[in-house]
Order: sequence, then C-alpha cells, then structure tokens
Amino acid sequence: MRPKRLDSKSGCAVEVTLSVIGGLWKPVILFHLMHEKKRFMELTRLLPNTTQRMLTLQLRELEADGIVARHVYPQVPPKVEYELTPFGKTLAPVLISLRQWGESYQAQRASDIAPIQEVSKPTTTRRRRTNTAGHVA
Amino acid sequence: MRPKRLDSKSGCAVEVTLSVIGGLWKPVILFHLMHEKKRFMELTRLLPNTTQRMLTLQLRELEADGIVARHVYPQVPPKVEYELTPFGKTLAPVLISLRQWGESYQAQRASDIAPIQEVSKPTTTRRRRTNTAGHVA
DNA sequence: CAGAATCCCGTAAGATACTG
DNA sequence: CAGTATCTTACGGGATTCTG
Repeated sequence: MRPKRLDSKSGCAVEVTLSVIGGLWKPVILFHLMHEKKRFMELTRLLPNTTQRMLTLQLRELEADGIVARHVYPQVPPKVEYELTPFGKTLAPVLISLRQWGESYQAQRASDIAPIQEVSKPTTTRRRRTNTAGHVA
Repeated sequence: MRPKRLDSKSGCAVEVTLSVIGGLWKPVILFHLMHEKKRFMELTRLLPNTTQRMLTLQLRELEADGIVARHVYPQVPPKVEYELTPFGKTLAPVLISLRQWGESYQAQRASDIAPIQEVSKPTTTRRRRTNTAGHVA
C-alpha cells in the first residue's frame, strides 16, 4: 500500500493525507486509538497479523506526524501508552468518510454478479484483493 | 504506497477504500478524471513522473473496481478514453475530505518550528517523507 | 496511440532472536 | 512489557523495447 512514500507534488493534497494514514496498518491503529488510548501490547493483540516491528514503525511514523502521542511510564515492567493527539482527532471525519465509502463499495460488490471482472482481460493473472495469505489484517 | 493489498478483515472498511484509492498514482488519476474524461496520452502528460506501464496497471485496477470506464474507439491510430463511472463519482466527497485534511496538515506542519521531529529518537535514521529521488509525482 | 513483454532493482515488510 | 537488531525475501515499481 501500500501506499508508498508520496510527496506533495502534483498539486493534490490528497496524497499528503494518504501518506499519513495510508500506511499498511495505520488505519486499523487509528481506528482503535480513536476510541481510547491503548498500550503497546494491547495493540499487538488487536492486530494479530502484524509484527511488533511493523507496529513500532507505524506508530513512530504516526508520532512523527503529530497524530499520536506516546506516553512512557518509567516503571518496571515498562508501560507505554499511545493516544491520539488533538490534531490526530481531526482525522476522525476523514476516517469516517473512508469507512462509509468502503461499506458502500462492499455493498456494490456484493450486489453485482461479478460482471466487471472480465473487462479488458490482461495477460497477467488478475489478482483481486481477495488475499489468501494472511499478511494482512 | 503503498498502500499495499488489503483485505476487509479487522472490521474496518477504511482499508477497503484505501485499497481502492490508495494506489500510488490513483489519487492523481482520479483527481484528473473527476473533472472530465481523458484519453491515455493526456494522462501520461498529466502525470509526467509515471510510466505508461504504471498508468496502465493503475487504470486497470480502477476499472476492475468499477471506478473508471474504459472506452475504446476502434480507429487507427487507436483512441482510448477513460472516465469515471457513476459509482466512481461517489468517491468525490471522499477525495475532497482527504484533500481538505491534507491541506490542514500542511498548514499545521508549516506553523510549527518542527518541534515534533526529535521525539523519541530511534536508532535508525529517521527518514521524513521529504523524498529526494523523484520517483514520485 | 495505447499498450504488452521483459528485465531489473530497491525497499517494504515478514520471521526470528535478543534486551533493558 | 516494549521494544531493537539482523537477516531474508517478495513484489512494487522503473526503464526499455516491441507491436497492432
């Protein structure tokens, strides 16, 4: 998805937003943090298909983007909590918008008897986003 | 980006939308097609930093997702036009939402004197999304 | 003009092990 | 518990060439 790294050229600020929320696990992370703060281990459980590494990386990016705040409690055992910043919370309507369209897309997909599948068939086998291997959550 | 391939698990339809519009060039393509239909060569000119290959691939995916329609005029030289389907046009508010937040993000970024940069410094050198190499449009 | 076919490469991301 | 460190692999994407 990923969306890869984008910059703000092409005169379209859409890409900027996508570069922030478009990470592979970020939508899900944000989705969970939207409701309440979570600590690291909770997130790993909420995203069983990712690795700690990925989770850390994505959280660090979100932190660097000013979306989430990271609170370290100097305890033993350590405790770290992540929560949305006020600015991060301004993403809510965007996420909701995305979510709604996603649902309408699913409805649309469910209703048609897959007539669109065979349009202008390519030579390479068309992989729909029905993933088999579970590298995705 | 990319966004990569996502499926609809994790109970979050946001990913579905991102899997549709999250392609590396899709936002820009959609942005241009939002206004009017374009033919292939026009799009290559509008996206100077991509290749025909990428453009074709992205367009094919959008087509398979029912977002764009592909009209082939059996002429010589050939002529192919792409336009949004009615369903594709329902993406407009989503794109606008994304665009607006992207702008507010840029404003936010511009206003702070980069104090967020050094939070919880990692060992690996933090690469911000300030791309140097121009594989991005 | 609108692609398809090939070749090639960098990096995102998975798996695993280790640590304060 | 909350991460790093390291290795490895897959595949997204670039460049180039060929064709109806």
